[in-house]
Amino acid sequence: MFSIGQLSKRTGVKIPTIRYYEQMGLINSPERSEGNQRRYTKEGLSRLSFIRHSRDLGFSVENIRGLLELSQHPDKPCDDAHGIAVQHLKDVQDRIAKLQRLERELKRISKCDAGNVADCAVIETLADHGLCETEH
Amino acid sequence: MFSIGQLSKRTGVKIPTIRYYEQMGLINSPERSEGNQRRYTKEGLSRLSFIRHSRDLGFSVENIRGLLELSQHPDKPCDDAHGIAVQHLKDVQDRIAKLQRLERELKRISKCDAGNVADCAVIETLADHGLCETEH
DNA sequence: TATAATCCCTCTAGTAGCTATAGCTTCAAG
DNA sequence: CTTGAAGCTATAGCTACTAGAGGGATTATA
Repeated sequence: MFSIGQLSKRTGVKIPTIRYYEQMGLINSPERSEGNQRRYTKEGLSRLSFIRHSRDLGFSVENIRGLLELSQHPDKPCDDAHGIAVQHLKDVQDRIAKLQRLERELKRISKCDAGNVADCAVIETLADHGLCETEH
Repeated sequence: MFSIGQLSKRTGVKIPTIRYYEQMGLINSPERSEGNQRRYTKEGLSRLSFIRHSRDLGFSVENIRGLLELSQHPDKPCDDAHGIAVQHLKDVQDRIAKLQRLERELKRISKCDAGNVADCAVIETLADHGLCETEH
């Protein structure tokens, strides 16, 4: 049996976040001590680790809900899990592409050696979209 | 003079967002018509374009506040503007690096051809951090 | 056993950057 | 003069937490 603090240390999930996950229904309400404090089992620990790990990989809470549900049914086909993972991979790739366009633009406008704001490439570019080289 | 709807169409910023920016103090409260509707000048238009463009480049509202303030003082040195842009560039590069690590991991776990959840790489990896190949 | 230090409880509100809704008023075209 | 689109304010909701107030529980030490 772990207290919420022990669970937090073992999983790296902060205490208020654990309570938040409980409220959101991602983890079950654990048993309580006589003094009304949460007491977790190993089940709870591994479920929270699953959530933590999924969040690290950037899955949304809603997706994690689906993945957790699936993980409870080992005999089901796993197409859904793939669908979620593949879609998420696409999202990540889109975000990378978008950020790389930003990076190019920011690199360009950061290379300004004017002394004052009147001639500054940063300010000038922000004021006039036409000065941009790429789409974003 | 533009109505809020015309301003919205010209800048691509949605109407509630324009009112939100006003509330946040990013744009000045414009004059009103006799019937209390907002009426914008070309000043307002270009200020909002500046904001829109900065948001497109991913600057935070707080940073935009600083950049706008600077842009009002063309004779000031522009080191601050650079500082903001360079810092933002760094943030973007960090985010790209992080997302690329995720991408690698997601690609790996998406390549699962098991038929059911019990043997599925997606679920298995999420349940056990030890199976990951890279840090994230 | 007493007490202090640490931990935990609930509840509420705040974060960023919007977006949506309800219920009303104003404007512009025919 | 009427009708439909557009605008108004105020409030609440979104994601995924995080922080704080004001208390109770547990544990380690004296």
